[in-house]
Amino acid sequence: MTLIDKSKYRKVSYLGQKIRETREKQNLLLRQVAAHLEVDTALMSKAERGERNLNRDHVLKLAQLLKASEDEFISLWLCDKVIEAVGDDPLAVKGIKKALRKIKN
Amino acid sequence: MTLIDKSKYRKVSYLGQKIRETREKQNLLLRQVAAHLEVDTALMSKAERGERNLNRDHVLKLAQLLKASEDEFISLWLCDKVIEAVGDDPLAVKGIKKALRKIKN
DNA sequence: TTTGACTTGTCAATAAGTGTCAAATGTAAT
DNA sequence: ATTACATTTGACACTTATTGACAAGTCAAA
Repeated sequence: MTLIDKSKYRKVSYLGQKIRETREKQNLLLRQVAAHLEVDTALMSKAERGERNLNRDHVLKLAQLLKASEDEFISLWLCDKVIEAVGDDPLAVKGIKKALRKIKN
Repeated sequence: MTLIDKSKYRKVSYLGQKIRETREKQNLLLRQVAAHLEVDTALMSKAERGERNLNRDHVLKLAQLLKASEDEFISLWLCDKVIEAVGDDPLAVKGIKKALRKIKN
């Protein structure tokens, strides 16, 4: 039996990466950003590394604080969700394309 | 305050629709299909109407039983997941496109 | 070695998902 | 109208996932 140690598994988070990048460029501390969202610093740390998800409001507040585009942040957030939804399924691309077609109607 | 009655909310399920369509064309009963998957008929009914999700194995077994394309069923299943992941977010399309781009690398 | 930033693991509480059962509804034939 | 059977519905017990909080850990610079 092959088990995956989920506690150590770290998923990709394009939004997380972007947040960290942006935050560091502005010399803001995790602590400060976390305080602005009124969440624990640990949560912020995990969010930036894709270990925890933020909710929509958090993402919007972050965009404001970091003077970034809300639309970009939200679409990165959705992007992460989509990637998580399809996992590493070999038909992932096919499924996403199908969804895109359907959703456009 | 506006509350959504989740118990009555029915999400779209393109896979569910396809399953029902295919099943009926072959004059199979929910009961029979359910038996083949070794699940309750009620679950099958809900799955076809998008009230419950099937797992990957169920989807594959269904494709076989219904003599349909496994790839098509799986990608419809993923498609449903993607659509669920983005919900009705106004930036859904943008997010999905971004995911598609990222995942292609 | 102390400080400060960040990370990690654990925990309890809550939410969400899963499959099943029994009862309800719908429908077609008798 | 009654029966027979397919499907749907709501409730339920059970499992698994997610959440936010906390304490302890690492790590680098002073």
